[in-house]
Amino acid sequence: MASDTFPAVAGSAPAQYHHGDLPNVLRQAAADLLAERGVAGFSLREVARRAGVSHAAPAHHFGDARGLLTAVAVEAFQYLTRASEAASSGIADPVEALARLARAYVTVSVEHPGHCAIAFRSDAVAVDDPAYHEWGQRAFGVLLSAIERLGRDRAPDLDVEMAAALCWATVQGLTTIHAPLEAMADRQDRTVPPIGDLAEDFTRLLVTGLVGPE
Amino acid sequence: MASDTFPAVAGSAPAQYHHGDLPNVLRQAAADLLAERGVAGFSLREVARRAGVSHAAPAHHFGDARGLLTAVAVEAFQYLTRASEAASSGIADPVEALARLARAYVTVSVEHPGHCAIAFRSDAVAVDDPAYHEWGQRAFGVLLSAIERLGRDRAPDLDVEMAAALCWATVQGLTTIHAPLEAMADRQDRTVPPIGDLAEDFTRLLVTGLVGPE
DNA sequence: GCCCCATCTGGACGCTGACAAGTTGCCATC
DNA sequence: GATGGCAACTTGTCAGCGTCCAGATGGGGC
Repeated sequence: MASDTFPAVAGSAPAQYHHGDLPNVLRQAAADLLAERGVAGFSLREVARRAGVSHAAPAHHFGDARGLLTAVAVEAFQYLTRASEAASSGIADPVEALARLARAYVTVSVEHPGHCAIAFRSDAVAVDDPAYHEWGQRAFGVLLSAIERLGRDRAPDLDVEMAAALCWATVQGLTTIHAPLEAMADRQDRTVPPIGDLAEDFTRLLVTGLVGPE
Repeated sequence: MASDTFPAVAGSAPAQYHHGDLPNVLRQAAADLLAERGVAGFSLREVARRAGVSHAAPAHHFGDARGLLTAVAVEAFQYLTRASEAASSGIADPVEALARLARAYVTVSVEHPGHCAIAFRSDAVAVDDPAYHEWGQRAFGVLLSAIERLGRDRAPDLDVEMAAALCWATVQGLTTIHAPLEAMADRQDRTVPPIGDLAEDFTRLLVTGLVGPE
């Protein structure tokens, strides 16, 4: 079976084994399946089927279902880190940087629904996995440094850790309740603003609460 | 099999069928199991085993696994509604009322971890279930009326719906990320404040952002 | 006293994740 | 250039799962 039957996904390791680039293919298939059917509809065997390999192949690379899901969660944090860094780099105003960070966060959750569906499911993911921890912290770090800049500029005694937790919680909570909120609004012929706009608005409000107006 | 073998849980319907009060017993067993093993470790047959009935009994009352999980989610919103009403009733100051609401929310999520683990899992719950919708709105309504009072007192042009969504998102997000946050802090010998304190602090900050200081 | 029907049981089916044993094919070594 | 080792993958097996179905059970209305 030639390696070009399963072309490596962008940026992945070279295809050098029997199958090609199976770990990446499996991760992608898992993310697709999660996006389609949610965590409840996830199945290792369906992932294997979509990757065109036997049902036991994933175990060889990821140990078990939890291992594969953890790998997807790590990738979620990688996407998040990359998007956050791109969104906030070069933005001088810390408030503007935070607003863009919030928009980037929900954008990732919209563009990678499978990844983000699993990222915080501590019952299905090995939260003590070193890579999970490392990339979670790295994503958090981007937010943290933006808050630090805000503190330096506007409120030297700001509790940076707590403020960052507040921002993360708000935006994460928004991704959780936005769909139910829309469903409720639909029943009453109301509409809910786009999630990206809400994320920015929420963040500007939070900043006002944290360091005062102006 | 005498009905007193399975005493009815507090406030439930009288035991009048073969088994007694099976729907309530099953709901409670499901919530316990969810609290112990999370959504990923949930199993209809284990619930039936704990209730002392055959593996097919739950289907008769709840249709399928989704039906039982939906019933638990509805109960989560009922707890939430009751706790919210108790926490905010009789509190004149709307800011204080909101702070107590936030604390009540996370308290429910701590005291009923099984229920709250499933409440927003739209992949595992029938989110278009009428009861789910009704009780979700009812819980949201308590928050909404507290925000309305805040707007009347302090900011007549406040967007009440959006402000309520912001508060809910923040507190819900807090319940999602508090455990991971604690795990991260542990690795660095830091500590995270109790979730109830954070919920109150966050809410007071949000209020400042929404309607200004004072 | 009888029947009806909601309630619950036990068995069957296809699917699942995990494990064990065997097969394939690359690569280094002799 | 044959050989041995080893990672990658397959095949087979197992218990457990959710759901469907036919049948047993027992309380309430007639």
